[in-house]
Amino acid sequence: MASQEEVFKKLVAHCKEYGFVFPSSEIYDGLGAVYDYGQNGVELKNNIKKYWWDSMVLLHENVVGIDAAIFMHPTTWKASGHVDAFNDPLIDNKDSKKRYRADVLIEDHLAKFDEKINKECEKAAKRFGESFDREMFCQTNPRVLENVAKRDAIHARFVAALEANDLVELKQIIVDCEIVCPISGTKNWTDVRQFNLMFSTDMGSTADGAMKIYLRPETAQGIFVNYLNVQKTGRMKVPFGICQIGKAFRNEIVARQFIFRMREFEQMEMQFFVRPGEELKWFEHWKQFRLRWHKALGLGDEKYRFHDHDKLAHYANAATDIEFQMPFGFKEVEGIHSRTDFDLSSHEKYSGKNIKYFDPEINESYTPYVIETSIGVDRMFLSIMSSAYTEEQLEGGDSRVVLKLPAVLAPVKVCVMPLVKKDGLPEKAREIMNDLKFDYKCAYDEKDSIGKRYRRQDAVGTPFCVTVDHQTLEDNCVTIRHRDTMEQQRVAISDLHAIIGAEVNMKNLFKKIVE
RNA sequence: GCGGAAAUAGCUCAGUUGGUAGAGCACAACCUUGCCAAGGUUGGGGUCGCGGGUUCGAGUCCCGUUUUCCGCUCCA
Repeated sequence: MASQEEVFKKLVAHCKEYGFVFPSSEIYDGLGAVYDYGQNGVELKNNIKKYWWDSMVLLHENVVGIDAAIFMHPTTWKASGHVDAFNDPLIDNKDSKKRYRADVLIEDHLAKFDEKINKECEKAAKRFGESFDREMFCQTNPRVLENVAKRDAIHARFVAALEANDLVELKQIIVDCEIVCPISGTKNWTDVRQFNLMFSTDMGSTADGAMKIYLRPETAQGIFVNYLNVQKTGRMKVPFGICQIGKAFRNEIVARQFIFRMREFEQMEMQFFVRPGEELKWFEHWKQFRLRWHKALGLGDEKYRFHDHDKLAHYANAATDIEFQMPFGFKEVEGIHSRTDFDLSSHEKYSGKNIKYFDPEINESYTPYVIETSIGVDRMFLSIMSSAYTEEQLEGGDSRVVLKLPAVLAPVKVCVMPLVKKDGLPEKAREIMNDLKFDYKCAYDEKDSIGKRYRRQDAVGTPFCVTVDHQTLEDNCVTIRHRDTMEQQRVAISDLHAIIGAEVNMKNLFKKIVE
């Protein structure tokens, strides 16, 4: 049995060999953590997007879509918190080669003072028994006072340094506090450096007229800044949702694991606007809906799990991930967050515009709370590919590689092939294909033996192969061969539409996920 | 970003102590067969990741660089 690591390597190789995913600009040695989708990959990816989009927009009358620009006004990212939060100050210990966030090191150090103070209090509490007055004790005990003074002094410098974005001062605080590396125990630090996770560029053609703008690090803000436009022009009533599919960009320090963490990636997001106080109810609702959406693909229910966040981001009051069992472990594919009114309130503040919603049902104005569902297209792609990739041992010592993709997502739905390329069979096959191609992505293959052609289609996950033989010319019947079972059926050409459609029509999955 | 390893044809690899590249598969054409890959013939394709250096001569030795993989780190 191959290790999971080997399976993952094979999957990456398979993706390249069969036109699913190529390294970006490969003829120039590639570009780190950037990938292109090939002729089969783009079909699969488009199908994933369609499955998501239709499940949101078709199945919910109160959910609509938009397509916002990647470029946004720079203040957007001030309001969202990304300008501040995506600028982590990092420092390395030269001995242990470990990297830390400088601010976290200092915060941990500050916490130690509180521990000391607590210990003093506990000791005293034991001594004094019930008559112990903690407040009084803290105000008079010299050891406590000393620690409080030290802590407050450092804290003041720390806050000032963060506000001024003073990296030299942050380093100095670490030096002054004699903070040591938890691993090596030494104080041999590099300078504090900053990594901005947002890509930036200049808009405007002249140097002095240029404005620094960012490539969006998430698609959500395009929805927030448009929420009132959509609400008013679409006559939407809370609760309602806006969804969007689009590219986002993050300058990851370390981007690895194939398309799992890319610098340019695609998100499928919905922001769902609700009455304050009702957010946790809707949070639960969307959690369950989104999980049903995943499970309906039939990749195996046991491969999914929720991972609830203990530590919440600054904007959230509840958050969970849907994790999928990748070859390298359970990994986040989708995040579902209760974002409160953080974003809308922040945009209201920064823009100075009133973006409150008037709720006619309760005659009140309020800033809606937001439930976000955010799924990475590329991660979804990877999770599907990794679960579909199968190496099978067949009877007789044969083996085959087959992509057991959900038929609704398969890049090619059916391959039509003449048993031999003579006696009018190719013409008949073309005729069948020309009829099917209006509904399904079709392939045609007449080269090599029939078995070899079946294997080729297995490798790209084509669910059906239709073979035309001499008898077809007489009875208008063909052989349809099923990818997963390798079983063959003799069916009338006129039945092909119904047989293929039953498997590849998304409607059948949608019926499973609506309540 | 740090440390380790790797890079030769589309893919998997070989290339002996340095003497200007090979195989299998794949691909294209033709012939043959015809329901689960790997028959025959012919053909296309590589300045050995890139840039320097040592040498009469470098795929092979040295340095740098890029990319990938593993570990660390980071991850709204």
